[in-house]
Amino acid sequence: MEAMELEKERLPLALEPGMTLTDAAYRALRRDIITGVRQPKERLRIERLSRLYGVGPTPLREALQRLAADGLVIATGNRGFSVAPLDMDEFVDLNLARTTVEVQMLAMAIDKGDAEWEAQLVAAAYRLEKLDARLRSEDESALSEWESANSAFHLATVSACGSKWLLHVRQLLHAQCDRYRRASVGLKRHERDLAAEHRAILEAVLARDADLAGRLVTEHFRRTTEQLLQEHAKSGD
Amino acid sequence: MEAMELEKERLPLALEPGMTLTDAAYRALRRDIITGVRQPKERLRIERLSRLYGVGPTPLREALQRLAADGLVIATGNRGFSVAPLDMDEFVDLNLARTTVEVQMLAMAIDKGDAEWEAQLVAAAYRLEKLDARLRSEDESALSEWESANSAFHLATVSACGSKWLLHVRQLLHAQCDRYRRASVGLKRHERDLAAEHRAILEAVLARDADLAGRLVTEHFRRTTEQLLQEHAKSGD
DNA sequence: GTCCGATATTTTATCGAGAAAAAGATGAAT
DNA sequence: ATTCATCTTTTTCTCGATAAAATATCGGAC
Repeated sequence: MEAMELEKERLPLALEPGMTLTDAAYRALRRDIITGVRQPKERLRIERLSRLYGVGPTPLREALQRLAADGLVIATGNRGFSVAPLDMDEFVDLNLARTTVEVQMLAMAIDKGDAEWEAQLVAAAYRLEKLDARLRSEDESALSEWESANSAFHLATVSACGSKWLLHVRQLLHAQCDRYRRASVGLKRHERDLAAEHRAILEAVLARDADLAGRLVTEHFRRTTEQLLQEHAKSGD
Repeated sequence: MEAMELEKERLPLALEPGMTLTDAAYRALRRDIITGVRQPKERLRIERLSRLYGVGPTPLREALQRLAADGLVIATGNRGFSVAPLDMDEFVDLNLARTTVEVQMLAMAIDKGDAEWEAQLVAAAYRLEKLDARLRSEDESALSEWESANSAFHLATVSACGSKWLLHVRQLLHAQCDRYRRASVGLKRHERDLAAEHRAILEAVLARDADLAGRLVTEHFRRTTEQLLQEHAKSGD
């Protein structure tokens, strides 16, 4: 039984001006890990990746080191790299962490946000609502767009917090959470009215009610987590 | 005027078993950046670092990529690496971020911490107190030890929070703060009774009073920040 | 004297090959 | 049959050199 790997996905690694191959490899790998193209615990052998992405070993290793710092890749000394495993206990504390951070940022954004922020937020909410409608009418092609719009909406709520570092930490945590979420098979959205939850959050934020907004977001995240954990428990045994 | 760089600090880069040169370079560089040996905005040319640390270009570049992910190094495409600059605005939001995280972790630790955690915490507090006494009696040699003990004490307070990710994020933020703190020349400890502040925090934590402990830590951090900002304003103009 | 464009130099990024380490295979001894 | 040691193979890690990009230098035009 030989290796059945007929993976010909030679991605061109779109590199914009002033961009190094390391950056391109980092982005491509990061995307593939988060979306699940590179599966958890998968060994990332340099030579193989070199063929797949069409990049030499050096840029790849540098990209992998950065991903290791992000916690998306595990680097074991003299034993190479592998995609970080998925662990439900870790998922729980990941959600606790991101919720804490998100609520605090939300309060700061509500305190400091100006009219332009409100405008951006309303725009993001509008885009999300539109995509939600398309999804309700069985247009499955909009799913990945909806994912982006969802992320963009939540980011918009906290974007005015005024702290570069909290935004960075948030992005770190959300990247991990995204990976867990996408790894989940079902994602049965139908049992929830996500649009209503988002609308409620938007209202609370625009009303500058930090306390209510914080509680709504906490509940919003908690439900997603709960759902994914239940699903995993079922498939687990 | 030729280059007056007579820097012969050829550190042996102590590498333990199962440790790659990349790891060693990462640790050494990280330490040197945080302690201020490598100054803010300093350009990190590969060849020069190669001579200084006695490592080839490849492990160095990998280490620099990891440090870039940590935010200690700025990587500019095709223009190399440099130590991240110090900016007082950034310092403010950094402190806001770390305080938020710390207070939340403290509450979680107080909720979940067991007897063993208490024991470790008391031990850390004791070590810190001893070093504080040595520092009061003009024993300046204990300063770096005190720094470690101080970090260890605060880490001990939150170590039982039960979240690997919050601990990771915390370490990220504290590394940055440490850099700012060490870059400060004065560090005039004499105008503050740090030992008393630490004792108060310890008491509140052992009494499982999360609210009080949170307020004390917030104030503790705020004073340090305030002090450093004032000092900078004076030296600034 | 200043501005602009072409050349030369430095610095960075990348590749390919060699050294080191780990994993796997073979075979003898118990 | 199992264990241990040695050898082979694979994979990772590291180095030196080349290619590409950016910076600096120089000379001419205005």
